[in-house]
Amino acid sequence: MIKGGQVTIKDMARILGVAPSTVSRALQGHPDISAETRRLVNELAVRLKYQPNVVAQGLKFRRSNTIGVIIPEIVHYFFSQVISGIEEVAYKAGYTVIFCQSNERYDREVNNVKTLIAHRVDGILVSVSKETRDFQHLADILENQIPLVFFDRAAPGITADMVVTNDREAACMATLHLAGQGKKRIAHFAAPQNLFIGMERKAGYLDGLVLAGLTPDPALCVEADSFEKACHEISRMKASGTFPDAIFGANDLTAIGAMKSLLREGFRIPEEVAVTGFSDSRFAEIAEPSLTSVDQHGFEMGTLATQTLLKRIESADREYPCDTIIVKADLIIRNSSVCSKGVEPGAGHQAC
Amino acid sequence: MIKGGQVTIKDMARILGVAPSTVSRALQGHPDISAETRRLVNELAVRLKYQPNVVAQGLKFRRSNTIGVIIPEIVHYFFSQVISGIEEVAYKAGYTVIFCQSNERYDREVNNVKTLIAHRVDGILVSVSKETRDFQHLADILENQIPLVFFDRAAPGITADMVVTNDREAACMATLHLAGQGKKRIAHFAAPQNLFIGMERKAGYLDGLVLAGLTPDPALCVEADSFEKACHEISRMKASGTFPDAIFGANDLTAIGAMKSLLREGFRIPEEVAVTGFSDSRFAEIAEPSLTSVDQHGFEMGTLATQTLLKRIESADREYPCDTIIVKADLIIRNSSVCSKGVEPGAGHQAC
DNA sequence: TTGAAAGCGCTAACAT
DNA sequence: ATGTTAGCGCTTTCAA
Repeated sequence: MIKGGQVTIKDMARILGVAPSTVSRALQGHPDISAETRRLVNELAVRLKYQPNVVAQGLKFRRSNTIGVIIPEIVHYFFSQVISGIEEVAYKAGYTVIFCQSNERYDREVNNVKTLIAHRVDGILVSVSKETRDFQHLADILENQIPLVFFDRAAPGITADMVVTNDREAACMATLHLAGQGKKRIAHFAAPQNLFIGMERKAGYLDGLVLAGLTPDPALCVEADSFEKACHEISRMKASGTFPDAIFGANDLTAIGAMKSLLREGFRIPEEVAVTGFSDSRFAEIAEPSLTSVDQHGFEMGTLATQTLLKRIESADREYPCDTIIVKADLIIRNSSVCSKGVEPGAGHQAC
Repeated sequence: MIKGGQVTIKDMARILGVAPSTVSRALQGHPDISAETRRLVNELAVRLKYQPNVVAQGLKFRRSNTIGVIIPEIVHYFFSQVISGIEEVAYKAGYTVIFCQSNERYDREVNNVKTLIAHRVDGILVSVSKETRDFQHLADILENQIPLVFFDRAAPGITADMVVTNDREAACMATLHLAGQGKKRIAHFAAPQNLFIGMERKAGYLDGLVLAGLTPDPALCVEADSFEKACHEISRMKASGTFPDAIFGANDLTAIGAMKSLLREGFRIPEEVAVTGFSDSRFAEIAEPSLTSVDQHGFEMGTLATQTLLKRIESADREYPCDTIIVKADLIIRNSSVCSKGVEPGAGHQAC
C-alpha cells in the first residue's frame, strides 16, 4: 500500500505550511478550524485526490470497518445470493467485506479464521464447511472478542447469533405437497447424514409422510445428493422393482438429475412421477418441466446475517443473549409436481 | 479491531520482561536471538494465541497483502466462477481479497474504487459495470500507482493488463456450428449494442454467416437478452411469419427462454429449430434438451487475472508493457443443436 | 544477544 | 484557531 503516489495528511500540511493535526481537523469539519483554513485544506485534498488511509485510521481507532466472510463455495447460486445480500448491507453501512472461501475444507477454514483475525476485522460471518468437525477455531473468534454470526450452517456447541432456514419444516411441506397430489410412494434422495441439513431435510421428509398417513419405506429413502448420483439411483430403483411415484430431492441438481433420467426412461412428469427439489436455484425455473422447489431466500439471509452482525459490533454491550433468526423457506410450486394446466414456462419467475 | 481480547507484541514483552523488539525478532526467527528466548517467546505466542496485527504491519511496510475486486454482479454463475479463481490464487499467494459489487451501477463502482484505494490494497481487479461511460475513477487507480487488471470487461482508453474472452471468434464458431447442421435461417438474440460483448457477439455472428455463405437477414437479428425477452421474441416472430430454423442466443438464459417457448409452441429442438447459448453456465447442462453453449472458463479467467496482477505487484519495475490475455472460449456441443443419437442426459458434464 | 528510539498515517488530549 | 505530542502495533536501525 501507499505506493509512491499516495498523498498523506503530512504532505498536505507541508504544502500549506500548517500542522498535520490542523489538516486532520479541517478534513473532519472540526468547528475550531477557521473557515479559511478549512477551505484551503479541502481544496487541496480534492486537487491532490487525497484518500484517507483507513489502515492507519484502523490502527488508531482499533476498528477496521471491515467484516470478514467465510463461505464454503461461492459458485453455488444460493451462496452467491447470500454474499450479494451481505455486500449490500455492508456497503450501505460503510463496511468493507473481506471474502474467504473454505472450499468445504477444514484446513482452509481454520486458515481463513486466522487471516480474518490477523486483519482485525470488526466481525465475522461464517457458514461452516462440510468437512469441519472440530470447532475450536470458531470458538477462538469469540475468545478474541470478535462478534460472530453463523448463516445457513452453524457450528454445534458454539453460542453465537445465527441466521438459518427452517429446513425441516420446509422439507415436510414439500413432502406433504407431493402427498397432496395423491402420491403414495414418495422417495427421498437425501444429502449425507453427517450434515445438519442432511439430517433436517430427511427428518422433515419423515414428518411429512407421517402427517400424510403414509408409511415410510426405507427402500425409498436413499443417499444421493448430486446430478450423477440421482441418475444412478433412478436406474438402480428401476432395476430393483421398487419404484416411487414421487421424489423429493435434497437439492435442485439432484432433483433435476432424477428428472432427466426419468424422462429418458420414458416416465411422464408429474403424472407418473412427481418431483420436487430444494433450494430454489435458478435451475428450478429452467428445468423442463420446471421444478417445484423450496426457496431459501439467500439474499435475505445475507442481509439479515449482516444486520445482526453490525448490531452486535456497534452495540456497547456485546454480552446480550444470542439470537437465532429463522428465514422461512417457501415452497414454489411449478410443473414438476402439478399437472401443468395453465402454468406457463417461466412461471413462478415472471410472466412470459 | 483489537478488541479487549487481542494480544500484542507489547503484552508479550511485558510478560516475559523483554523488549518488544526482542519479541518481534524472536517471532521472525531472527538469528541474533538466543534459542532460549526464541523458545520462550514462541511458546507464549502459542499459549496466548497471538496473531500478528497485519494492519499495523501494513502501515509499517506500506503494503497490505490485500487485493481488491470489483465485480458487477456476483449472482451470475460466470462471475462467481471468476471470483472463485481469484480467491484461489490469492489465498495460495498469501493475499486477502476485498470484495466489492458494483451491481452494474456507475456510482457504486466509483465508490468501490475509493474504498479500495482508502484501504491501500496492493492491486485491483475490475470488471466494468454496464452503466459505466466515464472511466476517470479507473484512471485514478493507476495514478495512485496501484496495479490494475481488467477481466472480462475492460475500459476503453485505459492502458492496463486485461484478461478477456475471444467473444467474437466464439460467437462465429457457434454460428458456423449451426450452419454446419444445415441451418439456413439463423437468428441472433443479441445483447444490448452499447455493450462491448453485445457488439462482439453480434459481429461474430455476422462473421459466421458470411463464412457459411449465408445472407444476413436483419429481421432475424434482434435485441433480446433475457429469458422473458426471448419468450416474447419467439411469439413475435411466429406471428410475423419470419421464423428461424436456428437461434444463437447472446447468453444461456436467453437461449433457454427461447427453447421453453419453442417447445410450448410445439417445435422440435433441434430438428425444426436448433439453439445455442453463450457462457456455459450450469444452466446449459440442466436445460432440456441440454444446451449447446460457449464455455468462457470463468475460473481460469480469475486465476489468470490474479496471477497477472500479482506479477505486476511483485515486480520491481512496474512499467513494463501491458498484457492482454485471451482466454479462449470453447463451444460445448449438446442436444439443442445436434440430433441426440447417443448423447446422454448430462453429457458434456459427466457420464451418467 | 538485547534494548531504545523512531516512524508508517492518523487523531485527540493538551498545550498555546 | 492552531501547534505539539503521544500512541495505535509493528519493525528496524542504531546503540549498548
